[in-house]
Amino acid sequence: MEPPSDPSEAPELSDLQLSLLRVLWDRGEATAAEVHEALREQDRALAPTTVATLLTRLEKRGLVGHSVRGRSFVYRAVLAEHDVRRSMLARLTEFFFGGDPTALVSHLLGGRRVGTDELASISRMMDERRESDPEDRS
Amino acid sequence: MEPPSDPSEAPELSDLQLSLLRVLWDRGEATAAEVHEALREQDRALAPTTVATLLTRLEKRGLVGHSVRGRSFVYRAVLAEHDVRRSMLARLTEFFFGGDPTALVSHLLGGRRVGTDELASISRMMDERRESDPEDRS
DNA sequence: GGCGTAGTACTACAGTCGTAGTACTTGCCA
DNA sequence: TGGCAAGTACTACGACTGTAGTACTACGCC
Repeated sequence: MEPPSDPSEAPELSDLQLSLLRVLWDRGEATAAEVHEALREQDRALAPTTVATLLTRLEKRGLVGHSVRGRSFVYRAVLAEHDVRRSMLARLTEFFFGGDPTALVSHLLGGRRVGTDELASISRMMDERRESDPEDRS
Repeated sequence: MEPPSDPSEAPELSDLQLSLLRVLWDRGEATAAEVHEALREQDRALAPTTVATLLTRLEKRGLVGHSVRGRSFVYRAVLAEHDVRRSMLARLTEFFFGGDPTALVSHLLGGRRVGTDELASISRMMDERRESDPEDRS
């Protein structure tokens, strides 16, 4: 009986591993050849066998699974992008902002990357949120 | 003449490496023994020599530097927390939110982790920001 | 039915990581 | 002044990563 292996606790993933997962998330599923091609399009040119190796390793780690279609393996991510995103963001928030998402937002606002329209759009989102569950106490 | 080595482009750092940097950032500088002690306090118990090894490696990678005080090396981080934070957040934003920080905020708001007071506090921050530079077009 | 070809499996190899022991150095105390 | 204690340097080692070549397999065409 293994522990439930909390899906919110994603493992450490390298940039390269993440970009493989990215392809699988975007397309739902893909063969090694398709992943290879997708990476090539993103200027991440690797030998086809390299991609195959990486997928095999990810599978060994339980991060992707595959089924067989014709002679090919069709891979899919085991974890939803959703969960990995949430977990990585939580880690980052924890590490850099003492776990306070508000501080993260503040940091974002302090950067040069949020213009006035963005601010407006955020306000709008917050208004909606306030309406949708006015008594949320988390 | 090497390229300016953009400080906004922080390298990939493992959780453990980050936690060493965390100590240096928090204290400004620290000896290997102090880092070791700090990690021990955070339940990251490692042999003292392990910590020394890790610091040496980080130094080899140019991520920390040291000066000598008595018989000890006093380490400091080369990159400011500030810059690493910004760069990691940018990467994450790029990867998960197509580079749109607004989408990140939206994600944060969608999670169960921002209560009404937080919303209020964010509103306040945004108001301040609007006042402080009313014509920002970034 | 033999062979090319697409595709997976196996092997390889240098580099880094996590982890830590052993060896070497030197300042200081008795 | 000799040895301990603190501290760094060197070595080790298994696991994983990035990278890819070679070997094996089998489907489908000629």
